[in-house]
Amino acid sequence: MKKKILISDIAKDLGISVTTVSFILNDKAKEKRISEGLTKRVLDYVQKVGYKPNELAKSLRTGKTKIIGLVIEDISNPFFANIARLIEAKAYSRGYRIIYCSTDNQPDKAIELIQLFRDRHVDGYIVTPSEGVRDTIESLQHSQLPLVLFDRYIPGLDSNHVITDNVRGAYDATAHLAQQGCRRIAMITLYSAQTQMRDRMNGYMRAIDIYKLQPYVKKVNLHDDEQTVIDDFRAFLEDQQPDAVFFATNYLAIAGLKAIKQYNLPFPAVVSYDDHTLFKLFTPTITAVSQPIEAIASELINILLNQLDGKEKGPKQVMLPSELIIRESSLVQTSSTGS
Amino acid sequence: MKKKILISDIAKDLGISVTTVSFILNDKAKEKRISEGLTKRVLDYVQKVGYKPNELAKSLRTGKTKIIGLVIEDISNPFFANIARLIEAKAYSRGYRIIYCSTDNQPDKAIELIQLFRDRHVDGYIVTPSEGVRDTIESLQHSQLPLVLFDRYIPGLDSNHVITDNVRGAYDATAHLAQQGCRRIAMITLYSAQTQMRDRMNGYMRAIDIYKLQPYVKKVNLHDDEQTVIDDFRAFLEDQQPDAVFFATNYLAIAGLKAIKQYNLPFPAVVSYDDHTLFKLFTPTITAVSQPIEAIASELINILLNQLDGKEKGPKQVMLPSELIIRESSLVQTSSTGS
DNA sequence: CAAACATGCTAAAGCGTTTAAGCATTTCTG
DNA sequence: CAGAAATGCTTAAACGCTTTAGCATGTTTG
Repeated sequence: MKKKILISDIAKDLGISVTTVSFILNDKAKEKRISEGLTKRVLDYVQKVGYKPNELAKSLRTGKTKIIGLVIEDISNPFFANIARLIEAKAYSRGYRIIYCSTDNQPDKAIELIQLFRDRHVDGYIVTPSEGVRDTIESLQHSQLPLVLFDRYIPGLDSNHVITDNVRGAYDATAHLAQQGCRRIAMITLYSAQTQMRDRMNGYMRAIDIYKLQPYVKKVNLHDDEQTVIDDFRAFLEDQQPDAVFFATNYLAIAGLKAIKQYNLPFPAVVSYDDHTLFKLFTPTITAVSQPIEAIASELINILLNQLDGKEKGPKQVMLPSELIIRESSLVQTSSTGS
Repeated sequence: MKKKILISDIAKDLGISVTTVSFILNDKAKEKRISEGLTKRVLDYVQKVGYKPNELAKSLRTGKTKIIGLVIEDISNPFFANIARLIEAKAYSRGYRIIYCSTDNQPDKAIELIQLFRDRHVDGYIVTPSEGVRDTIESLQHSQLPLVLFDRYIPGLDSNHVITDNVRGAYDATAHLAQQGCRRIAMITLYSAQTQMRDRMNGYMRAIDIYKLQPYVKKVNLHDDEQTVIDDFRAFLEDQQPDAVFFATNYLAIAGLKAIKQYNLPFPAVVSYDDHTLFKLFTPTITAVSQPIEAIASELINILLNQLDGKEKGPKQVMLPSELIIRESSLVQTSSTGS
């Protein structure tokens, strides 16, 4: 453990060449016709002295790092945190490591992070693209770098991506509320042109059309501080008096619930897009559109690793279904048991 | 953007040596007496062609990566996630990048991750040590690698670390419950010898002594699945009938609240160690011992960067105070407004 | 006006690997 | 039994940068 041991030390100690050691360590003993005896001798010795190659040198030489860069909107959002953990585990078992960073949905930060990963020569990229990163993503594609987007995609860009059926998810949520007898179903969403937000809006509108209702839409700013959002939302509730609210993300739902709690407002029926561990703990428990986290992570890692192995040809695009998990908050008879 | 441009390309294009370019790019122009004219010419050209040095090659040569490895218990726990984000931001502004991984408190995973970081030659380590990593940590220390532990430390190991006053935090929580008139104050904790858990237990016991109460302690297994924990906890509640419960971590509190909700049990007074964004959303809102996340992150990064700059001599150990945030769940008159 | 120093730059070694090319032997062929 | 082929290994270049040592000039000095 004292001094870092090198491949050349091994070679010297064993009286053979560095090349031979390298071949053996990289499982090329057969291919390069190294005798079994020597192979074993080297392996045993390496084991004994605990030699670990310098990964930096390896990467410099081979151009491969066995690292995947994960660019995520916000690691403190449980939806993303859980996907990150699953991806990490899956990649790990296939010999890859993950490094991840949050963009906070800020284009400049996203661009910088992707550049950072590029500087570090990661082998592949998994990205939740924030608005304004089109050029950066395109440049990755031009450089033929393995890449897969998720949660949303960039319209008009023919990329690999894994998304869920946001139109359907939002439709189901809204239709469910309508079926519960709600007439004034509001949607709370973000000022955002991202595809997943656009699709959720479309799903909501489709249900509104089919049930012949009036839309009530409130948009808020992602980067406003929480209290501002809470106050905005309160004003909206008091003005519009919806009998149901569909929140387009789980943090919007949380802000909304805080508003209701803080100002002691009457409880409308509620559905959140994206589930949250604690939604089943609320009073009332919160109905949510749950995305298939496990499947998303699997697809992502498969698509990326296939690309890395050169198995993949054309862009691969996957859309997975979400599931509406019905809890108390959307059932009209129990929805008024607030506070 | 077509072909990766190298420092040698710059040198050739400008008709000067690679050395000169390197000096200029590393802010050694003055020191190495490169003329201002040439310096500017190089800088402009580099800017124009968008040259970025190969960080791998740089690291291989210099032995520095400008990366800090963050080994964390569980990135999906908001306490850790928030600290991670703060550390990331602070490190970033000082020219360092963070790569992080979760250990799930499993020693073998922790050991492997630290080794992974070592293989990647990170410049420094910030670690929440799980049990069983003493040897690995000691080996880092022996190799003189910059290191700081947090949340807990390893007894008998003279390390840098940043912790909070767990004894005091737990004492305050328990004493508060006692002052509310609770007599049967239970503590729910983990089977764990880690210092933070031990200290929280000590704080609880001290309050129990001072208020002349009986201790009621329930220990659960960290790696049991949640439903098992919930069922165990329910049995404990029904057997012991505590009038107050002090949870030693926020996820224990969440499991406990789920048990209460799921089995519709009467609500005891409740305090959680570690706050959670959603605790103020519950019915009732949940009293918590809140650790100073911002200060912890600051101290960690300062200690580590000082070490990296060689400014630090002896081990630096910091203990920060926590704050009891009193909400409805611990106030006896309102604590029975359950479900 | 030679010695000493300052100025402005460069050649080449080195970081720790991988890998293309090659070189003795030995073993197989016809 | 000579030439071809197989066997088992090695030499040396390369990956893209940093850094030590040093080389021409030009400018002071005593």
